[in-house]
Amino acid sequence: MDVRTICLGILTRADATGYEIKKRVEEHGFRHFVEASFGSIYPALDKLSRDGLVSVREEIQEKRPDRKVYSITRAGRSAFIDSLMTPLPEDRHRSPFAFAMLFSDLLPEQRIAQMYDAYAAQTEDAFRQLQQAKPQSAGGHFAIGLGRAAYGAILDYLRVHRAELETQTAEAAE
Amino acid sequence: MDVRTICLGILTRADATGYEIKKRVEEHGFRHFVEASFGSIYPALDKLSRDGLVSVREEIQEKRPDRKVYSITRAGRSAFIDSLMTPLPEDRHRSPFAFAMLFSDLLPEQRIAQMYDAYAAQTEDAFRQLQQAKPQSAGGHFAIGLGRAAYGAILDYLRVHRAELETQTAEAAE
DNA sequence: GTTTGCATGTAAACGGTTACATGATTGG
DNA sequence: CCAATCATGTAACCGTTTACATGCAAAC
Repeated sequence: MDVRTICLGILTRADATGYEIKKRVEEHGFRHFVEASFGSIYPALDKLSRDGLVSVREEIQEKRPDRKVYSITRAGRSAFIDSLMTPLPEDRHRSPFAFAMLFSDLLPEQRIAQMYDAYAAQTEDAFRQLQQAKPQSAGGHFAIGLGRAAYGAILDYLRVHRAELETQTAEAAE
Repeated sequence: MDVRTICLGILTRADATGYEIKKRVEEHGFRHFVEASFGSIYPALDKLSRDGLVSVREEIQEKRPDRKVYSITRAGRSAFIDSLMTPLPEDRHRSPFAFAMLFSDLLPEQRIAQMYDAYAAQTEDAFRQLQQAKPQSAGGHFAIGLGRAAYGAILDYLRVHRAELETQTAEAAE
């Protein structure tokens, strides 16, 4: 899912500036599924604008920097829907943690425990965020539930195996 | 996890050609955590070789194309371990499917069902592959279990919600 | 008084994908 | 006969990240 499509999607819900789009992408509902940085959002909006898929209006503010508010056009909306009608790219799960675990025999036990704890903490954070998220639409409800199911299962698995790790580390320390 | 590191990791287990590394990456144990194409593997091996982290020997074959077999050097091994000793990049889950679901209200019910089924099929495939995988090391066992836990939970969630989808579609068809 | 929030943008560098080129052998 | 397997590599392109530049206002 490229940044242009992400921008279009967000703009179907409400007008926004590049800055606001970045914030949305970081919110509960989105951050577990997509990502985008300023360096990709601003050029994306520029391109969309040149292609007539969004329109811009500039708002001059007094105590804040001026802002460019983007709205999706009719053409933009149908381009977005079209992109969801053609086959979606496959989901991707890149896991440096799992990869590293494949080589646990090459690393000190202590380092394994460290990686493990860092990963568990991250996953707990993600899970908690999804627990708190209040979905706006039926689709949002579904997507959040899906994320929750996945993270929850991972957390359960980690808890079970953390006990094993601890035993090993304790034995090694004796 | 960049392709150079992935190559080094695979070479800690056995010598291999670029072609073989590609195959390993696609195997059960790896494919759910990392990815790499020929276009990135060959240049990566070239760089590693120039940096002295791997060595090459060329094997001339008669009925097959000649091959370049790479071995990890002592320097390569320690560079690999070093890279696992420094903080790992965070896991990334990009899900065009979940993103699309956030906009289910904009799409025909039929299309939702289609995306849903395609996603379920993919996930089932992934799950089945992990079920069959025979881990070689303790780390492999752990990583495969982790993947299984996640995919299993997703599948359960999908099954429950597929029923709901069906009801809606049936109602819409009446 | 420092950090955070608001706000936009550019340029260089990076890492990677895709498509292409080549070509023999084996299996269905 | 056609597809897949073995095997290496290049080049163009793409999308993105990172760092930089700028600067005021409010909150802590």
